[in-house]
This record gives sequence, structure tokens and C-alpha cells, in this order.
Amino acid sequence: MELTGHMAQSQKSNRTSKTAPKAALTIYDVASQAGVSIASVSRVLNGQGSPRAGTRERVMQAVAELGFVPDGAARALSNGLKEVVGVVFRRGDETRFQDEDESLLFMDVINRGIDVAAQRRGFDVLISSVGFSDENVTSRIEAVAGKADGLILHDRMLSAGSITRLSGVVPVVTLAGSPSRGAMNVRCDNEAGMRALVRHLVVDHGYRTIAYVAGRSDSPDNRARARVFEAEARAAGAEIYTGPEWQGDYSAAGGARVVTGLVDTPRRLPRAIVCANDQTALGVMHALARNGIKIPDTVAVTGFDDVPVARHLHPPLTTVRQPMLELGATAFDVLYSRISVGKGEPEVVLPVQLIVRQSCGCP
Amino acid sequence: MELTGHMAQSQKSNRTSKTAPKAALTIYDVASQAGVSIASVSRVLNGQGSPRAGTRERVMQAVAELGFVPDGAARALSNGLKEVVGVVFRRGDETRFQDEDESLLFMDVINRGIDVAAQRRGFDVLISSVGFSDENVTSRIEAVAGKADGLILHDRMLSAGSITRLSGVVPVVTLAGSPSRGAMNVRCDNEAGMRALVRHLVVDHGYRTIAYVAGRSDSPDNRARARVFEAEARAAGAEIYTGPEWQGDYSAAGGARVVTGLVDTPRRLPRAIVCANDQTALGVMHALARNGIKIPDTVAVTGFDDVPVARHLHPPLTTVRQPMLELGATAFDVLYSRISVGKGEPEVVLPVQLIVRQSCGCP
DNA sequence: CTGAAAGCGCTTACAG
DNA sequence: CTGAAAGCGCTTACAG
Repeated sequence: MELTGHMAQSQKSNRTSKTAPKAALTIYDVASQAGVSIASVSRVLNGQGSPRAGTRERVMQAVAELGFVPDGAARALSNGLKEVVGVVFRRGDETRFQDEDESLLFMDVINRGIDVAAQRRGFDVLISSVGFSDENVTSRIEAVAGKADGLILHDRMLSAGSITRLSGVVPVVTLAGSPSRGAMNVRCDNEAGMRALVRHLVVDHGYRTIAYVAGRSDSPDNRARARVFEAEARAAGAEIYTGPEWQGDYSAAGGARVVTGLVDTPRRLPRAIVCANDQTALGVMHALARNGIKIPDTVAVTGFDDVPVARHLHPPLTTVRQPMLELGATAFDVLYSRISVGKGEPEVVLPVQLIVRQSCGCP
Repeated sequence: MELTGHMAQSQKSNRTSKTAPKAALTIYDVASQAGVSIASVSRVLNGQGSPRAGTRERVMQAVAELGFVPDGAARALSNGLKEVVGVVFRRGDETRFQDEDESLLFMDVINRGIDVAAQRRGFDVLISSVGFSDENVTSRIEAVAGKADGLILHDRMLSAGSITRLSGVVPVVTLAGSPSRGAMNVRCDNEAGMRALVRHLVVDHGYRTIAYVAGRSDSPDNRARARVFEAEARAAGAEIYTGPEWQGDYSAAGGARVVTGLVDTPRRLPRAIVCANDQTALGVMHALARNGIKIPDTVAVTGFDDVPVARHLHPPLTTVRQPMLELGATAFDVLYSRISVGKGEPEVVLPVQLIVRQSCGCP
């Protein structure tokens, strides 16, 4: 017994440590070991047809003995399905703001949602993050496209034209953007969320002056939020502080910059500052606090997204919750049905929820 | 002009929206469009040989016009390289502890390090997270193995035997474990870190009673830390509180449980509690605070890892910093050299650094 | 420099 | 139920 063990071991370690690495096993090795054809091996491995019990057993045994794992590339080439979904997003390597790099952010949570949904279908997720300073983003995305059955693109990864072009190669789902021709889009109901938020500030709290710290101006989400913000505030007769000094960029640093600019050139602050997203609110709150301005007593602040850290800010952030896990999962599901059935919803809008905490002035 | 635009559009949208989806483009389409052989197309696409300028141009133009993207599976099958590295890790879906799910944890940071290093080599990262309750983990991992050129396995994903077996299929790097036969391992210098930490507590602070809240007992990291902890504390003549009640599980909940068990059955607490990792320390500190026990005045607490949130705890956590980004990057680099050159370091040990903050009793 | 052809490791009609 | 064979879309010796 001892001996058998040793033999098995030295055999193995022999194979493993050979300088000339053993050629990878193929389905042919399994077939000859089991004494059947490669077609039979393939069938029992994939549960196709109804192989005779004896056949099945011999194949299974050979697979187990050899430790055979079929090559994914060959399978993919043969049956036209890689069982891989590509996800491309922007790595936040630009900003170095307090809690910003350190929390699970919007994109991370979405990716987790994609992952979970993908696993249900036997898909794996091919991640490709691109840095802000990376060049040839397009070729990087194309490389991912070539390795996947479909692509999920986070917001603002590519121009509408590029997206349309790419969607000729593989099905594409964009996140939180607007539908591009050829691609599908999954997003949250910005309009309803912003409407509820502004009404809460202007009607419930009765704030008469209000401003919107914008996100990147090329973001459809930002544009939708800005539009509704203005319409609702105007409808309620509030005064809107506006202008280029209110331009943020979705980052905490951007939000802080806006506030710093305001207090430097002394002028009246609005009673409430509505931020394009939570990260911006984070920066705004930090900067306000640094300048000794009380939140929410002097200025109320709100966010958008409800990232995990939002409830831990001081004061806890009033914001609009986007169902991020669900957003990711839905993106995958839409993509999957497009891949498998050939048709998918061109646009899905998920409901959001106003989360009232204390940064708006509520007790 | 207007007309041209429209024509181009309707043409395209025609192709895109056809019920019978257009057959995917192949290298043959490009070749015929460019009037060259597929070999030439392949050569210019891959920068092999020295195609004549005219050839190159015609190919490039055809590629651009058609929007051709080569199929990754076919490339992989043909040249034996997928340019994909698989990463398998455990999703934390078990515990619901305060800051635990909400911060970028150990594994997330490591994965980011892998991603960055992989991009440098044109590799993409195939992520597969497994939940604690997931079954047939092995088959899931094998599926990833089949789709990748190599595998990076986080700690405690598989038994040593399974790892050795798997390493017969693709090169495997394990993280923070001990080297299994056939696989390579990248880890941090637990011994040096724990030695410095315990000496700081026992020698510098002069604490005479001390305990170690263990991590999972099947973790090599935990065993190494426990061993050095005991040796150093004993060498300095400190009294070690020990026993099954000090068994944690690497989670915040586990750390809290240990403390709760201690205060329930009143007994003397040690002067210092050394935790197997930061998450455990997080739970220990929460539980201590909940019971009105002062940190570090009554009990000092330390962690291990230096996760991003560690510096934001109250008091800031004294811990041992593992270079997590570097750990991930090194894991990829080792794997890559094994994939490309055929040989890689069987074991790499990265240096760690004692980070003294306030939870140990320092001002 | 370029093309015809073989081959990568699978899956799946097609016969039997 | 099972096997021989074609084919998936590339890359790369091998001739020319």
C-alpha cells in the first residue's frame, strides 16, 4: 500500500516536473483509455444523446483517472458559445480621495450582480478595467469582445458610434447610459428618483435656494438628472443657483472642488445642494465640513446611488437608491437572452427609491 | 450629405436588426475584400513577417470597413494561448457584519493587482467567485481552468490534493497558502510580521497577558501566524491565554463571537488581543466597545493585513501591512513566466511591514 | 513577400 | 447507441 502510494506519487511528480511539459490531454486520450470514440466521450461529457451505461462509466472513469478537462477554446470554436461575458469598466485610478478608493463603489457592486447572474447560466465574467490614462481603449475592448459572447459596458466607456460598431461584433449591453443603436441598455429611473428628491427638498423642507453639482457632462444619467432637477425646482418656485462653477465630474474630488471654489469667492450658498452622485456628495460634505459649514443646518446635501458608505457619513446621506446588484444581474439576463434566444429588451428601466436620512435636514 | 448619412444608417440598421443575424465576419471575408490570402490578413493583424506596405494597407482598410474582430477562441485554439488568466475566490456572502461587506477587502485589492499586471501582458482576467454555500466548486473551477492559460487560486479554495491535480491541467498559483506539489505559491512573510507585532506588544508595551484570536484552522497563513505568536510571546515570558474559546474564522462575526463568549462567562481578559486578520479585529473591537471595554486602555487589539478601512477604525488599528496589490501582481507575473517561459518560482515570499497606530496603546 | 494547406481540440449531423 | 468525418476560425510551417 505504501508502495502503491509512492509509485503513484513519483509517477505524477515525474509528469509534472518534466522539463518538456507533458502535452495537454485531449479527448483522444480519454477515448483511447476508455476504448470508445471521441464522439462518445463528448456525448457523455455534455449529457447529449443517451449513451449506454457501460459507455458512460468507462468514459467517466477514464476522465477521472486522467484528470481530463476539456479545452474551452476548442469547445467555443466548435459550438459557437464561449460561455463568457465581457465586462469593461473604468478603474478609479485618478482620484485619491479619502473614502473613495476604499469602499465598494458603484461599479464593483454592479459587477458583483453580473457575476452572480452569469454563474446561474454557467457563464464566467471576463473583466477588463481601463484606467483613465489608458490609450487605445477601443482595441482593448475589441480584444475582450473577441473572447466573449457578449459585452457589458459601463457608463461612458465608448462613444455612441463605437458602441453601434461594436454591437456588430457581439451583442452589447450598456449600463446607465442611453440606448445606442444596435446595443441594449439597462438603467435606473433617474427621472422618478430626482423628482422625488427635489420635491422632498423644495416642498417638504421648503428650501427656496438650491443647486445641482453636475456629473460629467457627457453622461446621459447626468443629463437626465440635471433636466429633472431643473424642471422640478422651477415648478416649485425655488431659486436655482447655476453656472459653470457647479460643474463636478462624478468624483469626490470634483465635489470638493466645487465647494472650495464657492467659499473662496464669498457668496451666498444655496440652502440645499443636490449632487449628481454619492461620490460627489462625499466630496461636497468633506469640503463643507472643512470650512465649518453645518450640514444640514446651514446647507442640506443629497446624493444619488446609495453606495454602501452613504449611510455611514456624518450626517448619513439622503440619496436615491439604485438597485445596483439588480442592475448588474439584469444587464446579464438581457444580454443572455439576446445571446441564446436572439432577442432581448432594447431598454430596461429599473425603479429607484428615495432614501431619506439626515443630510437633507430630516431628524 | 444628409442623404449619405441616412443611407449609411439604414444600411447598417438593416444588418443589425435582421431577424437572421448576419453571420459573424471571419478572416476570409477580410481576405476577399482586401484581395489577399487569409495568411496575409493574419500576418498583418499579428505583426508577423514583413508584409508589403500595399498589402498591409489593403488589409487594414478592409478590417476597418468591415469592423472585423478576430475570434479569440479560434486564435487560442490555433496558437495555444488564450491570453486569459482565471481567478477564483470566495465571495463573502455569508456574513452580514457592519463594515465587512462594504469595504474593499483583501481579495478585491489582490484581484485589482492581478488585473493591472495582466493588462501589461495583454491578458484579461476571468473571474469566478464562489459562494460559501455553492456546491461542486471543483467543477466550477475546472470550467474556468478550461477557459484560461493559468489559474490563480485564493486561499482555501481547494484541498492540496485537488490543487496538485488541477496543476496537471494548467499552471496554478495559490495565494497566501503553502505551496502544493505542482502549484506555485505567493504569500507574505507572516513570520516576520507576527514576530515584529508580538515584540512590539510584549517588549515595547510590556503587556504580560496576551491572546491570539485564530483564523480558520485549515489556513496555512493562520497556522504560521499562530506558531510565531506563541513562540515570541513565550520567549518574552508573557502569559498566553489559549483554548478553543479563542477560535475565530477570519470574519468580523467570528471575532465578535469570541469576545462575546469571554464577557459572558466573566473572566480576566488578556491585556492584548492579537487577531488573525483585520476583519477579525474589526469584530473584536466592535464587541469590546459594545461591552464598554476600553481600547487600548483596558485591552489592546491588533490586526493583520492592513485593509483600507483599518486606519479609519476607532482607534485606528495597529496591524501588519501586506502588500496586497503587489501580491496580486506578483501572482500574475509568476504565473505568466510559467506560461510563457515554462518556468516560474515555486514560492515567492513578499515582505510585510508593521504599521503602528493607536489600537496597540501607542499615542 | 505570399499562398495553399495542415492542424489546434472539440461538437454534431450523418450513417450505420 | 456509436463511430467516421466534417467543420468551427484562426496561425504557421512549408513551398514558391
